[in-house]
Amino acid sequence: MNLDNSGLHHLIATKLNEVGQMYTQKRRELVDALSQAGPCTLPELLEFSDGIAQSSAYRNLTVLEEMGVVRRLVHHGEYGRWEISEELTGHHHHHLVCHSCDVVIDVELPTHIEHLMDEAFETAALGSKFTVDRHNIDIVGTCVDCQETA
Amino acid sequence: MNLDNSGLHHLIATKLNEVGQMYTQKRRELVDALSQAGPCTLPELLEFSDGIAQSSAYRNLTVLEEMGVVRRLVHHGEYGRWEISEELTGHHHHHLVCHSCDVVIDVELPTHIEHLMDEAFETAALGSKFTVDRHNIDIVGTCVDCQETA
DNA sequence: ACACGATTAAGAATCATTCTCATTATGGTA
DNA sequence: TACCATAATGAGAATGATTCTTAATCGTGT
Repeated sequence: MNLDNSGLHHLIATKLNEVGQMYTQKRRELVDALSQAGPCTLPELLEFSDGIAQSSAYRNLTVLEEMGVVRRLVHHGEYGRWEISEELTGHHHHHLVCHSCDVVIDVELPTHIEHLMDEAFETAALGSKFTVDRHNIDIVGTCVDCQETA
Repeated sequence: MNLDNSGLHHLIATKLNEVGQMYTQKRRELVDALSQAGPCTLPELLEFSDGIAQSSAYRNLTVLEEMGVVRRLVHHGEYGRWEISEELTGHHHHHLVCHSCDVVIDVELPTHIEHLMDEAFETAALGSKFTVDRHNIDIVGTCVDCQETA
């Protein structure tokens, strides 16, 4: 729990207060785990957190998602993954996804590449008259551990 | 069923024969539906196909996926989606995803953008020592129908 | 026609996620 | 401090997409 996190906690506490929700110890622990470990599955979160019930973890994550505090990722692994929302971290990023062990790691791309992509995506969406809100990029490959194992 | 499809069917029939699998009418129907309609959910495929059982559809899609004929997409909707693999269509593409109705539409990006992205992704993966195999891009927004409904 | 292996379909089983509900904790108020 | 209304928790049941099981059927080669 560093300075970044106390700022994060304060932001979230305010956000929740505004709608009459509590920022409880359990919810804090979930946020701390995600903040430190990056995108986590539910079993991973249960290990980090101290004795939170599975149903409570799912419910709290859903609440935090509705508040825009966390975001749910969905890939091919058996579990979904959760991460702190970009809105709160302020860091637009994408994901390295290992197709062997399903681990997910954050990466940021250079700003000029993001600009080029945004333009290209807008243009590509024109043909189907889509309104573009955001983009998700998965860079799929093999993580270090799985490379060594193989 | 156009010229493209007969070529496609022939390719797949050969592929399956090589491992002693049959390219049955049911499997053909699945491929035709995907080929015509783009990424489909299982319920959508059941409508297209003439009386195939749910369990057979799932099993056949799994078999076809193992053969590299189709690919399974996973987004936030309740159902997974299936599409003909790029290896067979020869068209590298990405997806417009409507976050309102979960529909998925194919889009292609200019080659020079793909090159720029590939370079950027390789560079980004270096830091985590990831080996990059491919990338998936979802351009998330609102489809025409949902824009009109709102 | 026969035999063997592959395919099919109905329904049971799996399992991540969501829901229910009784209990417990919290914050505001006087 | 005592009370109350409201929110949070946890245990377990329920949901539902997907997978598995099994017995019957189909195709292909001989």
